[in-house]
Amino acid sequence: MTDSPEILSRLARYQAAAKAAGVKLTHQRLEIFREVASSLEHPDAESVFRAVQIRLPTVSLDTVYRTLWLLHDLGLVATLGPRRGSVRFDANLEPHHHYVCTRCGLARDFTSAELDVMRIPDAVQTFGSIVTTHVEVRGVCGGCAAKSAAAGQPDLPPSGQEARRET
Amino acid sequence: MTDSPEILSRLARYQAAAKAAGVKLTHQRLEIFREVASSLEHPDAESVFRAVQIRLPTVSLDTVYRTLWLLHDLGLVATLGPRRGSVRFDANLEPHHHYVCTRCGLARDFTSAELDVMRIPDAVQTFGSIVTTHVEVRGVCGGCAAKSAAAGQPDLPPSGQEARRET
DNA sequence: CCTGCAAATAGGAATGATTGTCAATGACTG
DNA sequence: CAGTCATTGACAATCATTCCTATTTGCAGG
Repeated sequence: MTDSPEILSRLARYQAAAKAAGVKLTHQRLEIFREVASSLEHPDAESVFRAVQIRLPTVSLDTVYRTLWLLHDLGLVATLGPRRGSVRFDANLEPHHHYVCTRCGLARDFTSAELDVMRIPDAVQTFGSIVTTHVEVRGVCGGCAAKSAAAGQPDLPPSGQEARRET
Repeated sequence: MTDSPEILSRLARYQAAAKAAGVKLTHQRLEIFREVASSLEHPDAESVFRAVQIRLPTVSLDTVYRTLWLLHDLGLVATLGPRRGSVRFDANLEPHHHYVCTRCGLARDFTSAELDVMRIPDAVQTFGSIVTTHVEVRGVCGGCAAKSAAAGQPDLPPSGQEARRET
């Protein structure tokens, strides 16, 4: 709520990008933008919904979802963790890291002696105990890239309504 | 399906741990163990279910879930990505990393010049393009640790049925 | 300032993933 | 070999998310 310059800058960027994308700047979108821009904790749709609801009692959760994904598709927010969907299990107990395709969800392990010894800043300890540490690399896997090439568009970062649904 | 020594070793570990934990080694559990132990891709419950169904046409998806979480609670498998639940959005576009509490889902950003320049093994490129790279640190946050201390047990890694449900 | 239309919204139903409930079944102990 | 309790399967329930659709609204022109 204390509008720092960082937050105002984000908000301005959201509005500019929305305008540039030719989408309408509705009251509900502006409120959702404000909420997301000022979030420090990484909120889920429900949280944003509850917060926005205070000022705009009639917003629908659906609109919050659509606006959040709009920001995502415009490249203005990211999602925490790989593609949602279902919980996935990892039988590999050795230290390792993950490559995850943001299109199809393909996940592969890789190892790196260098990364295994990475030093985590002391400040992190103030958040809590550290149990595991690993690197998550995201990208578009070979299979999905081939599919994109076969279709029309080349290898762009996932955006647009259709890019969201896959597992 | 080609039972490598690694896989056989995992399987043996699962059975030993299950026995040690005093849970029964049922036919369905053994099949699910086998399936998980031999998985290279990180499967979700559905995938394991479909695979096990071939040999055991009557298994229920419920049993697969229960067994998967059993393995998880015994510390024999991990989950990919932070605690499931809902998609969470991140308005921070600067390079940064995440600390995530495995109990309550609290997520915090941290930065590290050292980690920002980490080198990803070339082999990863064979999986596909690399769009983002960041470190995910998991642990138990201060708040949850305090709660645990207040209750009975001290600061153990999340295990047991109750440790799963929170957001 | 008024009008029309495509885009956007509210709501509620639908979907997919996951978990809870409970009676029947089966794995081990004595 | 029988009894007991964990385990299972079927199904209902829940949660997050998306779909559908009638209604409303932002905004370009007149």
